[in-house]
Amino acid sequence: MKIASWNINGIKARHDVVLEWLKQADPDIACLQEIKSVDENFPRASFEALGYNVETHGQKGFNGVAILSKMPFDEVDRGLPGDEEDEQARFIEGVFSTRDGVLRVVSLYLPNGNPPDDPRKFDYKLRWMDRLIAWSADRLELEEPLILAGDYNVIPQDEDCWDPASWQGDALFLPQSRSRFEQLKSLGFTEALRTSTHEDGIYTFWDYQAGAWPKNHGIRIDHLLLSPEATLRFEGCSVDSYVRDWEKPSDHVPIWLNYAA
DNA sequence: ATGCCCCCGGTTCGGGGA
Repeated sequence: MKIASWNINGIKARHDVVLEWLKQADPDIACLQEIKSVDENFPRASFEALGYNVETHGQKGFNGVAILSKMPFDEVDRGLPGDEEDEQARFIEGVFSTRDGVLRVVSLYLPNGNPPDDPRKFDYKLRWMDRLIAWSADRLELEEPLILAGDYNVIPQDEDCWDPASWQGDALFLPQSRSRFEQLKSLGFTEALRTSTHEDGIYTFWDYQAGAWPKNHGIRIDHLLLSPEATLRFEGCSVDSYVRDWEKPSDHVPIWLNYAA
């Protein structure tokens, strides 16, 4: 089974590109972020025609997440618990039945957090990460296969960006963000990509500006985290960077893993 | 040091992204 994550930067602008990638890559589950659409306007019929069940958690104009799955959803939960005031659509969990039990998959879009001196931005990011850590600790007590897929807006290590010096002071790279990402992993998650390679220069995002893609000035901020029970069934991870070369690309590319189920 | 570019809403620009 192939499980993917991709920040598509707007479903309206990316409709054809997303459809083409789905046809070629044929994931069983695709977690999408930044759909930038309300649920009613999400073009679900296009994906249903490819055999996907579609669940969205959108809002007007920005943010928004979705899960496409060839397996039917047993259960869907929208929104990250822990703050009744938070109205930003950044979190959706789907529950599935596999041959040997349950599989939980989350599509998450973690706040960017810039600028760091604006509490409405950076503090919101850090509080959101604290809530994600608390929610994940609860879920891990179930001792079930769980995959947290998404755009974390965190550059975990120096080797995950082209020029670490230029990212100093950025919300994606500040110690408060990186330590919380480490804290999340230390609950018991395995980061899919880093199980197979520690080489640098593997990125999932290249800015539209300043010719970042042709110069390979990228950052690795889209991650797949596996619970211990999911890690037992993990069979490898890859990044479809070739999609960044397509016409009208997202600034992010898909990352996916193989899962034995 | 800042902006480059892109998407959205619904307008000819501002908010948001990273």
